[in-house]
Amino acid sequence: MATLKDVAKLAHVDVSTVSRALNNTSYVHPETKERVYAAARELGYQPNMVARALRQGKGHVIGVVLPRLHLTIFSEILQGIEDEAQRLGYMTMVCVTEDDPKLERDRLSRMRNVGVDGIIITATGRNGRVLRDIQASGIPVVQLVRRQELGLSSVVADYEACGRDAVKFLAAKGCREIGIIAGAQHLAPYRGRYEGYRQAIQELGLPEIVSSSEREVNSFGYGLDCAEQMLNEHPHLDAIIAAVDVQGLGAIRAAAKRGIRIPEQIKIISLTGHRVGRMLETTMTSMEMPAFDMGCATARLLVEEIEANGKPAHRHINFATTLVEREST
Amino acid sequence: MATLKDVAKLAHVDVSTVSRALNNTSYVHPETKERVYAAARELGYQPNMVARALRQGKGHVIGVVLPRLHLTIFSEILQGIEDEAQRLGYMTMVCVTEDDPKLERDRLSRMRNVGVDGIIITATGRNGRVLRDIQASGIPVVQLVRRQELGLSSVVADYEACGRDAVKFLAAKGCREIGIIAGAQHLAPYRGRYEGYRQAIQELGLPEIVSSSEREVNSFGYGLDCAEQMLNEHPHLDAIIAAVDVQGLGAIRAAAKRGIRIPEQIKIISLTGHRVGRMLETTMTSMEMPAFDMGCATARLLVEEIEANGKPAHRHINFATTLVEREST
DNA sequence: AGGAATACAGCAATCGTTTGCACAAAAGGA
DNA sequence: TCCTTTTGTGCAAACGATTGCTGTATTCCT
Repeated sequence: MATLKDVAKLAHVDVSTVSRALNNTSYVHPETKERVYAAARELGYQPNMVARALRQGKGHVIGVVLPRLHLTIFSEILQGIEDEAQRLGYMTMVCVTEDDPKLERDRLSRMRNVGVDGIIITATGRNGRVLRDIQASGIPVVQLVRRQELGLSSVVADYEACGRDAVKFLAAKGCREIGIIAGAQHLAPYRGRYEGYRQAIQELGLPEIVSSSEREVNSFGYGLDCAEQMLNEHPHLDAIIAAVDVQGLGAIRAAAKRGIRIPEQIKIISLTGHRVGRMLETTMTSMEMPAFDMGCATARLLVEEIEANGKPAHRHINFATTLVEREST
Repeated sequence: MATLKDVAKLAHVDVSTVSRALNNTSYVHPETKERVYAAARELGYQPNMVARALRQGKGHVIGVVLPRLHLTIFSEILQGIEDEAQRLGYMTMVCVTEDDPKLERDRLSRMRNVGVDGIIITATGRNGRVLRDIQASGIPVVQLVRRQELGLSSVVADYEACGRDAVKFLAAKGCREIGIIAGAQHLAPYRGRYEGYRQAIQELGLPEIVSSSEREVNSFGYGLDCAEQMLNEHPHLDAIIAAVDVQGLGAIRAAAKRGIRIPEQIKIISLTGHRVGRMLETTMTSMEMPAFDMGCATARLLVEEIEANGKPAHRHINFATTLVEREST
C-alpha cells in the first residue's frame, strides 16, 4: 500500500503538504494540489486509518456489544446500526455477550483497547460502573433497548405502553382472561412490558395471569412452557401476550397441540414484532418495534456524542410501538 | 489511559524494558519484571492496540462482509465467527453489502484501510479481482457460503448433496411430483442445490418442476409466489423443496391458504435449516446446516492464514448437511 | 586466566499520519 | 515605500507501541 511518503516523493513535495492537500486543511497552491492529487491517484493512495487513529485518537470505529444475534431483533438492529454508521463514515465492531456479565466486562475492555470511538450496548445491567468509567474516560456510551440510570444516553422502545396497548386491544376484542409470558424481570424491557400489562389489567378489573419458566428466556421453549402452564391453570384463558416473537411462536404451538383454535378460542399477540410473525400459517398479531430505525438512531446519537468530543448528550429516545393486527387475534 | 511511558516512569526503567517484560520477549531481570508488573497493575495499564497495530502491521481484527443479517443463517454464522475470533484473540468488524457489488467493493476497500488482518466474505461474485488483489497484498481472504474459483480458501456446505438427498427422501416417501423453489441461479449455493435436485430427479425418472419469481429471493414472498405458481401449474404436486427457510415458510403458507393439508397432501422441506422451522404450528423438515460451526471453522481458517503471515492455505472445508424430519413431511 | 556465551537494560529508529512552528514569498493597505 | 496580512511550504515532533543495536555485567567453559 502506498503511503503519504510515496505520494510526497512522486509529487516532489513534503509529506505535510500532501496531508494538507488531501485533507484540505490549510493553504496549498492549486498547482501543487493538482500534482498531489495526480500522484495519489497514480499510486492508488489510501490513507492508513490505523496511523491516523493513533495520531488523532479517533479511528472512526464504533463498538457494538449485544447479548446475541440469532433469531432476535438484535440482528435487525445491528443492520440498522451498521447502515447508519457507514453513512456517517464509521466502521462497526461487534461483540456478543450472551448476557453474561463477566463476558460483557471482558468484551468492553477489549473494545476499549482496540480504541473504538464510542460504544453501543445492550447491557446486562451488572456493569454500570464499567460503563460509567468508559464514558468518563471520553468514550461515549449509548444504551440500547435496555436502559439503566447511568447518565448515559439511550434508545429504547416504550415498553409499558406496549404492554398496556396489547391488553386494551385484547380486552376490546372481548378477552377476559389474558395471560402474559413475562420473561426476565430483572431486565427493563421485560419488566416494563409486564408493568404496562399490570396497569391495564387492574384498570379493567381483569385477573392477572402471569407465567414464567426455567428455560432460556428468549426462546421458543420458554413460550411453549409458559403457555402450557397457563392453559393448565386457566382452562378459560382466552388470550396470551408474549414478550418476544419466539415465545409467541411457542404459544401458538402450545395452542395448536391442544387443538385450541386461534383466534376463535384464544388470541395470541407478541410485543416485539420480528417479521417471522408474518410468515406463519396463522400470522401473528404483534406490536411492531422499528428495530432497524432504532439501530440507525442509536448510531446517529453515538456519533453525535463522539463528534462533540465525548460530551454526553444525555438524550433519551423513546420509540413508539404500533400494533399490527394479523390472523392470531 | 496509562501508556508504556507511564509504567516505565513508575518502575524506573526504559519503555523498551517494560515492553519486553510485559510481552516476555527477551531477558528481563526477575526483580525488574516484578517492579514492572506492579507498576502496570497499579496504573491499570492496557496496551494500546492501535499503536501496536501500526507498529506490527497486525491489529488482531478480522473483517466480515456479509450480504445481510436479519432472518438468515448469516446472523448465526456471524455469532460463530465472533465466538471463535474472540477465543483466538481477534475482534470482529462487520459490514453488510445487500449483495450489491458496488457496495461490496466499497466496504472491502474500507476494511482494507482500517487495517483488518484478514477478511471473511460471502461475496456477490462480481468482485473476484478485488478479492484476489487483497489476498495478494498479504491480507488473507476466506470465502464463506459461496465459493468462486479464486485460489482462496473457502468454507461451504455440500449444496448438491443437499438437493439430491432431499429429492431421494421425498421420493422414498412416495412423492412423484416434486417441485423446487430454485432461487438465484448465479449464486453457487442456489445453483448447487438445484443441480443436486436435477441429478436425483433425472435418476429417478421424475418430472422436473422448477419455479422462480421476480421478488427478492431470500424472502417469504418469493417462497409464496413460487409455491402458488407451481400449485397452479401442477395440480398433483405432492412435494415442495425450498432453498432457504423463509421460502419454505412461504410455501407452507401457500398450501395452508388453499386448504391443502401438510404433510398428507403435500410435503414441504427446506434445504437450509434456520431454527425458525422448528417453531411452527407444523414444524418444518429441513436439511440442517451447521451455521454456527461453519462460522467457527471459517474464523479458525482465516486466523490460521493470518498467523502464517498471509500464506494462503488453499483449504476448502465442506460441511455436510443432515436431514432432520419434522411434521411437514 | 582468558575468551565466548549469556543475561540484562537503554538508545533510538520505526510504523504512517497530523500538526505546531518557522520561514519566505506574495499581496494588500497606508 | 514600508509594514502587515495572507499564502504556501517544509521541518520536526508528536501518537504509543516494538525491536535492532549497542554496551555492560555476569557466568561458563577449557
